[in-house]
Amino acid sequence: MMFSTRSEYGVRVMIALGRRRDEGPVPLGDIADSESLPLPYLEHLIARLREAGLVRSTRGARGGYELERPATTITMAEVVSALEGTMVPMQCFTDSGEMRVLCNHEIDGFDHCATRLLWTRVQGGVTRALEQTTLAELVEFAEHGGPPKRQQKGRTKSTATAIPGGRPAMPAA
Amino acid sequence: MMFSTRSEYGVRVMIALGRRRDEGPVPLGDIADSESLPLPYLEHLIARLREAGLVRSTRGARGGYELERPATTITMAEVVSALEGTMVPMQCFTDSGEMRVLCNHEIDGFDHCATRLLWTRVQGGVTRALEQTTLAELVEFAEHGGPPKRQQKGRTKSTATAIPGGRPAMPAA
DNA sequence: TGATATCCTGACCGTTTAGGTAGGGATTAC
DNA sequence: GTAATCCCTACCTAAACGGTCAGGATATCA
Repeated sequence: MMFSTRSEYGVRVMIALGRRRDEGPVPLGDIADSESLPLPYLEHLIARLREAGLVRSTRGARGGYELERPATTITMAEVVSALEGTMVPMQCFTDSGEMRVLCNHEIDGFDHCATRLLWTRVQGGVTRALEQTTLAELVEFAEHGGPPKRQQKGRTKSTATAIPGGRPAMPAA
Repeated sequence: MMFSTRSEYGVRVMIALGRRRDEGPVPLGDIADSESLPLPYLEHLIARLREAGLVRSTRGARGGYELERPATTITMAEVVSALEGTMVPMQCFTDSGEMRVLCNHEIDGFDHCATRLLWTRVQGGVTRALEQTTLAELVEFAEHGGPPKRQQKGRTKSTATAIPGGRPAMPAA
């Protein structure tokens, strides 16, 4: 089970734009450079973000991209969903919340679809985590190493970036 | 973001075995028939379940598979993990809890890895859902349409499985 | 003993997707 | 007009997924 790096790259682009708010349009080439990601590929990804209404583009020289809305109002659910397309854990799920085919149990009418119970729970866990994480929070974390509007400042070294050995205690969703 | 149907199939096999506990070894062909899944493919999947110590096999005529442990002690985290291999949402995560490379931010030493904060939360959501769902629960749900050991028999509204145009429950043959 | 049922394993294969590249067109600032 | 930038279409390669096939190993039973 994995997200593709599309999401990783796309989220990084969003964070980069969030860090450079108030600068006007930021050329995508700048972000590609600073993040060491291939520009042509980022162009594809940011197209999805633009179509989803998350970023605004300005064409021509001195053009670039900016966040369409304040970072506090952008959730990772929107971002990842724009990048990955459908966000369901199993094919027999549909976006509408209704189910279609492919759940053999229910098609046959024999059983309750027990696996659907499982995947629904999983999807709930993912969705909750993504919805409760805002872009503003990630931007703040990237800049200062702590969550915004919360008290835990000061221990920037010991949290997520602590690599050796210890499992870093990350605030959960 | 999606799990592969490997997990769907594998979980179904586990549920089928759970429903036929006390029968001795169940031939995989039986399960393939009743679930309408290709036997050769299931053989590959159940090999993973066996290697993970979740099912026990008996070879030869009258052989088959049974659960290695009581269904109450088997979590979906074990099952899905055995089937999917690694259960991390992004490549720069490792199973050990340690991180390796590929988090450019941290490699470069510039920033706190903000995306890691996000993926950790997502992984937490998935893991929690998978760990809190036992095979026994799914077996019970498949058989009677409700959670085990809880009072809400006959009405599963509280779980996310309430399907608008849901089919009437039919007892298994 | 032999036939049969079943598990087990490795190799193969077609399709899809991910990740990335290439080229060129459209738009704007200067 | 030129350079910078967004934008779009097409293409490519490698890997994974879902699945099949062939055959061997092991056990039951007649």
